[in-house]
Amino acid sequence: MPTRAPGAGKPTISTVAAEAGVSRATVSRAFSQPHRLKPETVERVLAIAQRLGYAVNPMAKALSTGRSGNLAVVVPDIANPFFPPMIRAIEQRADQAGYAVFLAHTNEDPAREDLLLTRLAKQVDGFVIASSRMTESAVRAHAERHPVVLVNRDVARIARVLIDTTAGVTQAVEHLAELGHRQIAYLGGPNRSWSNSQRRRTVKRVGERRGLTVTMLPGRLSSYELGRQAVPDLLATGATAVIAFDDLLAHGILTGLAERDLVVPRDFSVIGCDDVLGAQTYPPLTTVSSRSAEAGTAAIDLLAGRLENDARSSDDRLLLDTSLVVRASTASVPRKRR
Amino acid sequence: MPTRAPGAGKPTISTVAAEAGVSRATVSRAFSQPHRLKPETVERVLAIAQRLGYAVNPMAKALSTGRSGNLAVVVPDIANPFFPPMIRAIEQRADQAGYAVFLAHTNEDPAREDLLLTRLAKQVDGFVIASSRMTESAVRAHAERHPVVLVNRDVARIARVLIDTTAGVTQAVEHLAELGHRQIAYLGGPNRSWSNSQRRRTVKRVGERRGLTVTMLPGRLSSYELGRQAVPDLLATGATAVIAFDDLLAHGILTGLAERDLVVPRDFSVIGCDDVLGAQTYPPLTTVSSRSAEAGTAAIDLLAGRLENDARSSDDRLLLDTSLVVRASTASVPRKRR
DNA sequence: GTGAAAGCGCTAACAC
DNA sequence: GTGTTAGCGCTTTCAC
Repeated sequence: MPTRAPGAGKPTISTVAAEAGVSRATVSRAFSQPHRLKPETVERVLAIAQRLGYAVNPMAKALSTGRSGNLAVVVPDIANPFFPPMIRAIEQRADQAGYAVFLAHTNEDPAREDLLLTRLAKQVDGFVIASSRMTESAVRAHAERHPVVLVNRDVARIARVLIDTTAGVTQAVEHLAELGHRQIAYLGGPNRSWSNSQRRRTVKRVGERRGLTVTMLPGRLSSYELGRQAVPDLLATGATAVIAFDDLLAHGILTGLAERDLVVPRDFSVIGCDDVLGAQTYPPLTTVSSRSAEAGTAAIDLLAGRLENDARSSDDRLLLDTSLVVRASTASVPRKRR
Repeated sequence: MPTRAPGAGKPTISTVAAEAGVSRATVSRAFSQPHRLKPETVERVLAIAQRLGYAVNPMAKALSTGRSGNLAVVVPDIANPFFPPMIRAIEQRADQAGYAVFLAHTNEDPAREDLLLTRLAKQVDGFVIASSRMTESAVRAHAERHPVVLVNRDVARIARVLIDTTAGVTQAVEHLAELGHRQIAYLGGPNRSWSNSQRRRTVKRVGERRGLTVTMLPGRLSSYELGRQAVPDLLATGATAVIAFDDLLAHGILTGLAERDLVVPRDFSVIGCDDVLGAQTYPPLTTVSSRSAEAGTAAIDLLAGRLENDARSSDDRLLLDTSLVVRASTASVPRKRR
């Protein structure tokens, strides 16, 4: 693409330089290192640039500096209500820090996640990977090549922010125990989910400590429909209460129960997780608080800090605490079990 | 940044060229126009590139061609359940067409929308702007400078895909009329929303045609909480049924009504819009179907087509039809009005 | 404090 | 078919 009409395209650094009677280097400096220039020069150049409608071309700048000013967020499912608040927070914080953000949606597919990561790598300065479904070694491989901050995935020696539901889930189990439930169930979430492992483990541990019988129900994913469909299995366990991986699943359970004319919480107690539905279910769901927006903000802070210090790799591990939010979907164990 | 350690960084086109004993142009062609090369050359170059772990640098390519291979989606509020399915569809379709996507969240703020648009402009080949809150002239200004496809915003001479709720809302009003309601209300949505104007207009027109008394309630935004808070005003109108701008608002109304011991649909009928909640409310909401995912896909098709044909501006105007989905939140008018 | 010049990695006339 | 060459728009030594 040699030669181009002179007065044609957008103004470039050269246009401004010519107009201001200075060199292109000076114009460049006026924008990137004003302090190395005489104040009046800066002022004049900037004024002219303004008048000409000039703006730095981020691509050219990126090619030259090796830094794009872009970040990427990777999520398994943007339609899951857990993520939007986090994405929003990430967008906002990244914006404040001067970054634009790419959104990558993996559709819960590890292979796709891997692909998107490598495809985007050349265009961004760093990644926030939320609830990664990749294997630990795949995560490691990417983190070695590019700055990465994980959310809700605990891989040693990679920066991560974890919403720690241990406390909240512990309270949930104890809440149930105190209400007199002796037999409870846990309905699981996505297979490769770190959060799911953590929650399942906690329910098991605390349940045993309190002498409860706890049944683990597998649950490949998180969705309202899956929760609804799990009800027969749930009832078959003989449990009088359930803790679900998240609110979506819990909500589905609420519906499944209602369809069988079981009244919550009179006949059955259900607890969700993440508090994404607020009091919008019927009855309002007892759940474990989450802090997804905070997690997003923290992730960007970690990432941005790391990019500025040009740090190789950080081993930050930020834990965000949770607690039980009691609403109206839990009550004492029914007199006669169903 | 003159000079750099030779064996240092990632392999570039030159590395491959040297290794293959061809010119850089040939390597470039092997990737972008293989048909202009001898098949065996292509094969050899690609093999070597593969072995060296070479991949085209999108930034460099973009700077040279003037096309980034990136698109941007702009939405007012990613946390509104209407958008995620659309964003997901956009991401997916864009990916198929070879584009990566930036996500911009304007937080319902026209000024921010404008800012993000200009900021991203240099990095993307085109925009999908969903439910723009900017003034028509501002929208025009951007559309003149860059390829833009609008979703749910009807500006002449700018490509747009519109989810046309006229049919659905008409059916909603008639449904209510047939159930015997004589006095209804419409709870509005975001001020600058085209969808809101369209729905309000339709309710008014059809209501009058059927001889109903219809009261228009303003509603600055869309949110569960706002719907809940609107209930007192709603009841004060004397209406026996309401059509809300969207499901979120309708859901809030359901709750507000329940809090006043009014049973839906026995004491009051409510209809939502967009069908984003499925049957997840209590009682399941009668609503107007939406087609946000389809809209997203269509928007990308329009945009991609336009970018390929290098068309200046297209005046495509794609309408997506809707219809009423009757569930359980509507019934005959109560005997004695409250 | 400012300019000259080389170069980031790639593409696209234009020649041969 | 393939190489040569001149950029895309910006940053950054190195001089002056």
